[in-house]
Parts: sequence; C-alpha cells; structure tokens
Amino acid sequence: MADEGRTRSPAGDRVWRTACELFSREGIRSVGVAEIAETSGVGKPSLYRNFGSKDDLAVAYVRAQAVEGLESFDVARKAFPGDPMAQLRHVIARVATEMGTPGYRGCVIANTAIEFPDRAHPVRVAVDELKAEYLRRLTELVSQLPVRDPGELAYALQMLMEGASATAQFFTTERSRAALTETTDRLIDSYLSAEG
Amino acid sequence: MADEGRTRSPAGDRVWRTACELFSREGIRSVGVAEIAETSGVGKPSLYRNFGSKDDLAVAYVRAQAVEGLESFDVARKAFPGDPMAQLRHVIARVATEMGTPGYRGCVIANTAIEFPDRAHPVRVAVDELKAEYLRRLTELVSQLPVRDPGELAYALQMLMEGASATAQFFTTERSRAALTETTDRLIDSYLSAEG
DNA sequence: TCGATCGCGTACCGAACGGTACGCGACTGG
DNA sequence: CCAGTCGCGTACCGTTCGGTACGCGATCGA
Repeated sequence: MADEGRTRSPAGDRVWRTACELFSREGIRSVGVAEIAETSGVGKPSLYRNFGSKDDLAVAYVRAQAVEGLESFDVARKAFPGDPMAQLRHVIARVATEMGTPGYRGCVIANTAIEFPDRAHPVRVAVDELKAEYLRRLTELVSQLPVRDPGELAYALQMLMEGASATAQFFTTERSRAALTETTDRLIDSYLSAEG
Repeated sequence: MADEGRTRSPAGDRVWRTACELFSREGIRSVGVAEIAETSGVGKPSLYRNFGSKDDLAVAYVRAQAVEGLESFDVARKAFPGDPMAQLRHVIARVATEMGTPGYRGCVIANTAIEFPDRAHPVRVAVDELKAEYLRRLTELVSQLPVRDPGELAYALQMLMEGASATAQFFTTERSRAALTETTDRLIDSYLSAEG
C-alpha cells in the first residue's frame, strides 16, 4: 500500500485507497473505473486527473504491492547481518505471513501477469520487471549460502513461493503455509548437505 | 483439446477450435465472442446455438484442457502397474513436457481461476472442481509410496507443479522444467529417506 | 471587492461487450 | 413440385467499457 510518497489531492487519495482495495479483492480487469470512482465517492475526472489512465493506476498499484516483498530483503539484511540463512528464512516467512491475510487471493504480481497476457502491455511490462527483480535479489541472497549452484536453488525457492501463493487460493492458506515452510526447509537442507 | 465427444455442427466445430486457440493464446476474458466468431468465419448465432453462452464455452474449454492432466494418472497406472514411484514420475514428467509447448502461458486452470475471481461464477466453480480432483488423484498416488505423511508430500508436489507452471511464463520454460524435475526428486528423496 | 486559478462532479462520448430477432437458402419427405 | 425443417449469417439490441468536454463553486492574491 506504500505509495512512493506521491503528493495527491484528497479525492485522488480516496481513489487510490479504493482502487487498492478493489483491485486486491477482485483483480484489476474485473474492476471498472466507474466502480472505483463511485465507491470512493469522487467523480471519474478526479481519477483521471490524479492518474492518467486506468493502466497507469494499475501500474502504480502493482508496484506498490511489490514494495513489501522487495524490501523484505533489505529488512532481512539489517535484521540478520552476516547471517544469510536467517535472512532467507525471514524472506520466506514474509511470504507465508502474507498468505495468511484474510481473503488472500494469491500473489498480486503473478495474478496481474495472468490478467494481462500481452507482454507489451505497460502493466505486464511492470509485472515482468518486478518478478525479475525479486528473483535477482533472491539469487543474490542464496549465493551467500554454501551451495554449489545457488542460482538453481534460488529458482527452485521462487517456484515454491509462487506455487504456495497459487495453491493457497484453491485449497487452504494453512496447508500452503505449512507446506511452504516444510518444503523450503527440506530443499535447503538437501542443497546444504550435498556440499557444505 | 479433447472435446468429450460432443456432436457438433461444422460451424460449431470451427468455433470450438478457434476458441481453444484464442483462449490458450490470450486468455478467456481478453477474447470476445465477436472475435471468436470472426476468426472462425462463422456468425455469432452459430456460436450461441452450439454453446449456450460464452461462460458455457469457457467451461467446456477449461474442462477439455484439464482432461490430459487428469488422465495422466490413468495412463501412468496402466504403463507402470504396481510401481507408484514410476507412475508419479510420469505424472510430473507430463507437466514438464506440457511446459515445453511453444508459447506456453502457464496452467490454463490456474490462469482461469485468476481471470474469474468470483468463486460463485460457473467458470470458477468448474476450475475449483478440477484443481481439487487433481490433488485428490495425486494424493491417492502418493499414498502408495512408503512415506509417513503422503498428504503433505502430495500437497507439496502440487505446489511445485503449480509454481513451475507459473514461473515458466516469467522466466524460461527450460529453467522451470529443470527446476521442477530436480526439486521434485530431492523432495521425494527427502520424504522417502525419512521413513522407508 | 474583484478576477484568476484550481479542484471538483455532471453529463456525455464512441467503442466494444455479450446476446438476439429475423430472414435467407439449402436440403428432405411426400 | 412443393412444403416443412434445419443450419446459417446480417443486422441489431441494451449495457458497460475507458475516457472527456464543460461548467460550477471555493479559494486566494491584488
């Protein structure tokens, strides 16, 4: 929900909060600009004055949703300096925690990628950048562990987090959370024991 | 693409093939019925005579897409009778193979769930049923392995397949395929060695 | 006090959506 | 030869989509 500190009018602020809530609950394409405007109690032109278009609003939303995940690497580094294993656990735990939010509907970034299949679409471009950035940071972190192929392990961990987020919306968040921590533990053990 | 053997008019047949292709390439919501009709060279009423509505067409599509995955359990059972480990490998390999199809855009069922967030929507209902059925069959299969908690392993495997399908569309199918086989191997080993 | 500026909402736009009324033309049984 | 049926496409329906022209009212500097 962090909004990059953009200065905005009161009406624009209500639009932003409403859009975040509606997008989170129903996805982006399912929500029309008229619905956002009505729900937030402002006219549509106010929406278009503060955000140039629905696409721009969607990009801002998706970027804002990614902030916490990306920053979790910095948070972990500061909380457990010199302990990459603890940092990794923190990053994974953050995903597990997020899955516990009521009405969790899966990773917003991944979902948005599905909603915008055209890779040239500005929203999709932003999504792909964010996913690549996450994998980059994860790989960087895993590289500090004593494993032979950190890139492979990082990719596998990303897959697991992605899968946990996805299954959480089909079955129960509890099972996905439990399976995520359990499986990442086993996998990391497997990579660590192979080459200490 | 198997179509449950429904008998259909020539026009309806062209509609069906076109719809499958367009849905696969661009998703369901991105494709309008007019586009399907025009691309297949038939009028819209032909579409509505053969399929009652776009939703019905989408349900048929999503069911058809799920057939191969669900049948892979039967195929595996016949190919490797009495060898649940080989059967499991076959089921997982099928997912890896599917990920290799050009223009792969992730699991159709999972993607459709994102496109229809409303759990009461008929398309979403069908999707949820199919996912539950897949997990049911997977759990049944894993239960034949000598592991303590087959339900947990099955859930983890489903998570992995889901994650591999999802990451394949962000990064490369090759990495996801490799990571899927590698990670499932390690995970199954981990569960088998714990309690032979 | 007046005039310019600014944020705002009403009312509207063309396009695209899912879905349908209706009439044409080709077969088929008598 | 003809009447009924069946599959089909043209042309249209109302609704909703994202986006905009425009005028109102409050605020603020002179």
